[in-house]
Amino acid sequence: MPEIRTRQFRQARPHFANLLTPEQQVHLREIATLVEFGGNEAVFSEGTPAEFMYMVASGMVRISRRAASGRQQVISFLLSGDIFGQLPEEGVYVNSATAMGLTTLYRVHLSQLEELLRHEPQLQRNFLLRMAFDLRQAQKRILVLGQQNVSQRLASFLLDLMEHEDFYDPQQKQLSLPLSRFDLGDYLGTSPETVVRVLARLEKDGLIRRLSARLLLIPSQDALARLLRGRRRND
Amino acid sequence: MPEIRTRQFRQARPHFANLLTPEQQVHLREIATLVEFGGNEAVFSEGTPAEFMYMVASGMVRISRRAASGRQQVISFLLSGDIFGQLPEEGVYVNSATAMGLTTLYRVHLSQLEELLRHEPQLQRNFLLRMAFDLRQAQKRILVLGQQNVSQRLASFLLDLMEHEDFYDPQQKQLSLPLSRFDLGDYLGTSPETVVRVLARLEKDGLIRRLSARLLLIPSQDALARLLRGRRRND
DNA sequence: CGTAATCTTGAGTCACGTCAATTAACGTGG
DNA sequence: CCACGTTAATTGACGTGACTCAAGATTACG
Repeated sequence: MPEIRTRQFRQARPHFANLLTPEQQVHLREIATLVEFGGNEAVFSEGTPAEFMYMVASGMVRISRRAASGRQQVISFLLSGDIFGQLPEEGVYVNSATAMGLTTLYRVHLSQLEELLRHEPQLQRNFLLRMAFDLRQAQKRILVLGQQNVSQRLASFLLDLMEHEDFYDPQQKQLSLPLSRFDLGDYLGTSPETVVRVLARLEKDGLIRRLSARLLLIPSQDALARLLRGRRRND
Repeated sequence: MPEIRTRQFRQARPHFANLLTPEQQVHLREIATLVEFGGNEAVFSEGTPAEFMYMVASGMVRISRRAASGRQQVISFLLSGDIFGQLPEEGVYVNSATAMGLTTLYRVHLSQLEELLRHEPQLQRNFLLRMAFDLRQAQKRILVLGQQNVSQRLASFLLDLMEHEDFYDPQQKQLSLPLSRFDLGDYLGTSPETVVRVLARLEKDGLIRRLSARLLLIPSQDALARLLRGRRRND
């Protein structure tokens, strides 16, 4: 697997990645049905029997898991082309998936998928590459959550989001946040209040400007990235 | 992929998992060479061209990545049967791998591995299952790092370690720690000093007893597990 | 037995979690 | 268009968990 990243994989989409090639998507769609979900509607919940694998057609999906303490951790946010539900444990979903707005999904029976993969080694190989990419993403998150303070985590998230033209307008230097402070907190492993305070501090430091709650102006991407070089504690 | 976990996968080995079936290991060994590493010797470093994939034959390997701040995060510790180096990004290793003691590894050329997988869909499928397992493990770590305080993280680690008979003796209820406070800190996303203090607190609370720096007595697994239900802050 | 590495403890300070209250944004019906 | 209710966002106050620097204590090892 030296050529583990195809050209398609090479795009700078650190976070919200659309990684299946059009060809692969065609294969899948042959056995897929299109289903629709409304805002904040559950696609499936952790602990329930796993029946389907999904691919995002449009919209946004939140993948999360509940901690023993009761609070939930957002594992990732998925966009068009991303797949999920493909790795149940003992036939049970380990995560919950929730549509974050009007969202359409391709849905495939896991048994049919397995059958397809058995007869299409090339597709199976692409799934392997895809899984490898997801694993690297997950490791990046381990790094962020393990080593960075909340300001740095937020900066990392904003920088990831800026790679997506759906959310970032380089002309206006404006970044729109497609999620609530609560979701942001659950993603960064902190509270919504702290998210707000950190946004306020970044604004005071001139790294961002809050045009509204969900719309930021980012004067300099580099300045934001420089935050990541600092230590966790600033004595 | 409804049957994504084989019997082999079902063992309770949350953290240090040996997941390749004997049969798969045989296939790999046909094109593998055995190599040996001494304590604290680098197998490869992040940023260097990726040439090989490895499987641990004996010993222990630390997978880590350096943060922009300079500190390193330990992604995982690998034991016999675990594989690594299989997911370079653009032909370059994204993590560093270090032998933590006398360690023997099976080494396979990535190009040869790719060739083998191309002709052995069954093996490729097992790689896919393996990757899915690793991904779930990584997601568990995201949960731990995102939601738990250091005491809880340490407890989670100890509980994981207790699943391994190499380190835990249920008769004596003794758990041996095969790593330094530094490695432990880098794994838990904290400092070695804090690790020590947390160990001291757990001892004061009767959850563990430090027989020596690297040997713990754990009276009750359940009591330790109950820690995880608490909140991050104990006001 | 000496030197270095590892482990432990201490002191001080900040970052952040939590509870509480206020303000802003948004939709809905009159 | 406005009154109202509901949710999201923000700000305040406060305590504490954990980071950092520093200095001992213990262990490992040649």
